[in-house]
Amino acid sequence: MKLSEAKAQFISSWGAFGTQWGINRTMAQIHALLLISPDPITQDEIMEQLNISRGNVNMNTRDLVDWGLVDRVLVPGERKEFFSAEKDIWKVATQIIKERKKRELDPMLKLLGQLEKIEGDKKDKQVKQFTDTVSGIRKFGGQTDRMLDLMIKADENWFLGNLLKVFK
Amino acid sequence: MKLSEAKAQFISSWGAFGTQWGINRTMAQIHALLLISPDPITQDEIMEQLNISRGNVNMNTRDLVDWGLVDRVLVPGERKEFFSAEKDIWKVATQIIKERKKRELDPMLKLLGQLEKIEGDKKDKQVKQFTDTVSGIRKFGGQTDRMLDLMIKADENWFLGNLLKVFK
DNA sequence: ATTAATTTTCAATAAGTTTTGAAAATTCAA
DNA sequence: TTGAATTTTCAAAACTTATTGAAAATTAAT
Repeated sequence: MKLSEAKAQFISSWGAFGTQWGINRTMAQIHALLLISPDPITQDEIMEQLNISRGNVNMNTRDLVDWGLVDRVLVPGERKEFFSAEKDIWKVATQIIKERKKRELDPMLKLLGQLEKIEGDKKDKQVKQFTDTVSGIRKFGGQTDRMLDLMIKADENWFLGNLLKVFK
Repeated sequence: MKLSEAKAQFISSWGAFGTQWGINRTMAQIHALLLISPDPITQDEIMEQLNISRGNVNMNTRDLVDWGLVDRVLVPGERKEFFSAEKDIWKVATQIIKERKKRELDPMLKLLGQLEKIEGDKKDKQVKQFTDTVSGIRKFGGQTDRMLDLMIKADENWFLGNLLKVFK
């Protein structure tokens, strides 16, 4: 397989993969393109490579920067802005975990905490099942939350090394 | 807060949460409804509670059954079909991990393996960055894959107990 | 200060996804 | 069998989300 073909394949699959995880296709594709670009690239290069409009590139690079996955880079002597992605996959993963945790898991746990304090007869089947379910999810979520915090703090080899040792 | 209000809140939030993870809103809502229903319920009850059409309920319950999260239950003496969700959150989580792994991670790893065998000069910057990125993702994915396999096999308390001990 | 290059915004539009509902298929009791 | 109850299907409609592109805003060189 040639590089150009492999690149196209990678970008397209990464985009499809992203949509399955609630990430918009173009954002994932731009990220993929930046991950395989040895040097920082401009809006125009992204537009050209992915055949998308300037506005689209602009919005999605902004989101990638907000997610902490991409940096704006100033190249001396160049007027245009350049973009560059963090290439260390462990860092990419922890950054994504960090953001999703903050944006989604933490608010969900807050809500579940409120839903647990429901008024009503605990012998009522309906009330019992509701509180059992909600507290079950909240406890599980809390454990996951703590686990992810540790993961975020941990160094790659240290974490995986230790984790895999436990299970061997 | 009253039960009815809390229920509505839970179902609606669970649906919103689902969409952020690439799961369709209604499927997540039906799942939420079943999670808090002490007894199995019918298509008609789901239609009524969530205000959605018969076709919609039918398609989404089918998907939930395919995901292994919901069972069709036969109630003796009843003509209609009933649905019931697995209530143990650990089992729900491992089932989701199992399915997503099978549907998404495994195929992605297969693809990345192919993309690594690219032809071209390894001293070429472009080629080098491409193979480095792809192999980095593949290795990380492989570790994740193994970790999830262990998680799927592990018993709830055993796994979390051990995992948390390692990090304390 | 002027202006050309570049980036950002956002209303309109396009594309994609979900939902409906009625017709077709299936199931099962009589 | 027959037919009533129930489930399934799927084309059309509704809804949601993503993309475009041109105008406005910003930036920086002269």
